[in-house]
Amino acid sequence: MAQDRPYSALIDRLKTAGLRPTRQRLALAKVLFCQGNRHLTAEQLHAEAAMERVPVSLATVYNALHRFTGAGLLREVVVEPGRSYFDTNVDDHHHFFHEASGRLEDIPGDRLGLKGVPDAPPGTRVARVDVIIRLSQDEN
Amino acid sequence: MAQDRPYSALIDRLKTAGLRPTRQRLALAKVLFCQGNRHLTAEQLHAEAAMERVPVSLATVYNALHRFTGAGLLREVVVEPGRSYFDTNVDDHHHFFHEASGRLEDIPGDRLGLKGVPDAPPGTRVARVDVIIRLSQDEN
DNA sequence: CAATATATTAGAATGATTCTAATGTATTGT
DNA sequence: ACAATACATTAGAATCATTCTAATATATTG
Ligand SMILES: [Mn+2]
Ligand SMILES: [Mn+2]
Ligand SMILES: [Zn+2]
Ligand SMILES: [Zn+2]
Repeated sequence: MAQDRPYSALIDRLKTAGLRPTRQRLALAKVLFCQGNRHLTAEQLHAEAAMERVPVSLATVYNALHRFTGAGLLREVVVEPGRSYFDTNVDDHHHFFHEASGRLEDIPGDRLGLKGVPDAPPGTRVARVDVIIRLSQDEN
Repeated sequence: MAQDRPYSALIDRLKTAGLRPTRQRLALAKVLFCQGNRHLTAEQLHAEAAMERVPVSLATVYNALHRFTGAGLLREVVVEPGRSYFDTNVDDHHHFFHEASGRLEDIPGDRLGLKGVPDAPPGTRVARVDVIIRLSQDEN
């Protein structure tokens, strides 16, 4: 998976999405897309980019996350008030939310089925269906 | 449903929940529980209480909402970053979220079935399952 | 290499929520 | 009814995630 010129694939990915491949976006894309599926907050991504020795401003992190999301490279997941996760898995899937740790865990889309989803009310269409299974510590 | 001494039922409800029936809590409970099922933000509840001519501080609104939630009289629903709804329907049910208006609409729990819900990972238990069907404007 | 469009940034601003610590009120026991 | 006590309310400050502003820098195009 890791290549000799590890950036050329990422550059293409950004270009294809209509995004200029800037130094900052490449560093963020590397953190996001080269370590398997991840669920990250803006702050976490900002911290990881800093550790990669590419200091990116927090404003740029937010800009990039929103542009990546608009381009379909990411998906935003809201599970707690005042905190957004960005999900590198854009396939149809659902989530466990570990309340104790604040961690999200994927549930593949085909493992969980919905029966009897009502029709969208007139004038609307279903943009997305989110299923969140909230887990708390088992006190036994 | 509306009684001559409309507060006595609410007072009992608060007492049973282990909450002191103060003037402020009664006013908030009246707005919350005497108009059918509702999905309200703290700000909305604050505004409605003010219109009922019971000026309640915003801090008290938050305190009350959290205590009511802890007592099982309310349920908190998170659909958008930076905004919490409090739901007076504490039965098992799910939601349409109208992205255009920010409105939540109930889906009765028995109308929508989940198939193949995975077991909770070891050491955890399912605290709740939230299904949110996000609706956007149908552009036709 | 210029001209242009787009991106980055520091820092201020915003908006929801929480905190602090002073004051007020409900409850309990007598 | 009356203290004594526990708990609730409040204004205002503080916090935290996020967004905005407007100046500067960089990528793209011709
Ligand atoms: Mn965070
Ligand atoms: Mn609001
Ligand atoms: Zn995911
Ligand atoms: Zn509801």
